[in-house]
Amino acid sequence: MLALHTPEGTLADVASTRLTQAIITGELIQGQKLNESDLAERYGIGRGPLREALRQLEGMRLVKRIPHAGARVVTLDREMMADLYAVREALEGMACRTAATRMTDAEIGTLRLLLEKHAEQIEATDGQIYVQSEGDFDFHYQIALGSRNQMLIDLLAGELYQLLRMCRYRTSRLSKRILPALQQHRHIVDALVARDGELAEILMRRHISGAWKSISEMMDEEHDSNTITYTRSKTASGS
Amino acid sequence: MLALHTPEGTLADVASTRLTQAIITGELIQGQKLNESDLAERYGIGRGPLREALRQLEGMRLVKRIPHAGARVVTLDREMMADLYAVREALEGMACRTAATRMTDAEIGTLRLLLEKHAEQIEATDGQIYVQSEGDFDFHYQIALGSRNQMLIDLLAGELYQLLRMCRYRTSRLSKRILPALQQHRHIVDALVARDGELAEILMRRHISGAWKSISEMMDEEHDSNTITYTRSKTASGS
DNA sequence: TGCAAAAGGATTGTCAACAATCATCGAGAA
DNA sequence: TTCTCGATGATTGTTGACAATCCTTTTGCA
Repeated sequence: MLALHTPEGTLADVASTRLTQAIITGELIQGQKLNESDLAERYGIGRGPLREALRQLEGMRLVKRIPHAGARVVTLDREMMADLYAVREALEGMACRTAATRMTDAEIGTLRLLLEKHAEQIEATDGQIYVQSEGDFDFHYQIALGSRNQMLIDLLAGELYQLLRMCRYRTSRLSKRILPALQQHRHIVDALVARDGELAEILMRRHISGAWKSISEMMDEEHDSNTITYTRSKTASGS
Repeated sequence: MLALHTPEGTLADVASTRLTQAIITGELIQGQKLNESDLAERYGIGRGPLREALRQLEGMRLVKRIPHAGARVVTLDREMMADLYAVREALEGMACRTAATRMTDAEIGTLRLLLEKHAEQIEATDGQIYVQSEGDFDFHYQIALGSRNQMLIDLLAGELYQLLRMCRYRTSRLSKRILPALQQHRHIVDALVARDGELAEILMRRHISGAWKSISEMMDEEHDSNTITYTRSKTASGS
């Protein structure tokens, strides 16, 4: 679900969703300058609604606007991703602890069914993380909803999740992580069933910090290989 | 400090700061409809910049905008304040734990000096919480900065603190809470000096949850007395 | 040849008018 | 009397043009 159902609304809203998708998928690359006139013409709208859309994107931290200097797509460097996962660990941990005491039995049951559906999809597609990725957001989103804390829900769903999707789109090959993640999700649901908020928070924090550790290590390898190829090509080309 | 120094910038920015102040001080009351044309004329600007200002205020959760229905000042009901303090406890607790390992000795020293200055002001004015209130924000703001987590800093300083100021402006008579709060601040600094992140987080969380408990009890009394006067007037007026 | 300053172009900020949508009020019929 | 439907007014969404600001390039001077 994740609030992508009806792009019908004001022109600014539809432009906002289109821009969001373009940034997450990499169609608009990091650090790229966003020209208002060009984008407005491209989407067939005036500059007014487009500026409103850019403001919304700024709220989601997908673009950074500087007065008189325009808007640029955010650059997801390692430091920012580390900050993001640290904040996410704190917020989702809290959401999980609160949800353990506030979710209804029916909601927890639905959550378990969701996991079983994920398991089926994983077994069927055998590695097609793509559907699973969105499903993972569904899982975390449902828990956020279960906290019954509207401010927390807004922060997670409205501001952080888009950035997370952007992170994942880049680091999309961590299929090794899928099955352990599913198992961790199951344990979290178990803790929710037991109404053990403390345990649920600990498991969620471990789940998220583990995900970050995995991504971080992958970025290390990525960076190393890049450095190697760089030095090699530099040595090879000579100049 | 708290970034209120130079309202000079784009027209939208100055309108944003003026509107923020007007909402926090209660000049614009809760739930009030914000007419774009009226406000624009009142501030001597066009509707474009004013809409931008409203969008910024929406980001700070000071107003709620609904498409085709306009913007209204947020209504700080008890549930929302509870949500706010719960999120704040998680975020500032995390900030405190991280700051314990990342702040420099000089920064922690400055923090201690800040507390001594607060103590002097409290003793001098003897209950003038007003300057102390901003000083309190300075304390928490400095710790947020000490976390070196830009996303966390943005969330706390840019989005939550204005709402907190709004809360305080309403519940401005809790002078009994000042001295204990100062003492708690001192203990937090002690934990920072000892580089004990876990203890620092626990102390900060206790500090915040205590503040919420105090406000909550005060609202209970407030509500009770309101209910009494309401029933009494209802009974008296007869009708 | 290198640097600095000014002119030019491009981009953003701002404004006023137009169109679309929603809320309110009143009239008419059951 | 009450409910529904329609018209009117007000408010928001949108557009295009104008003004202010910044970046780039070019020209002049050391």
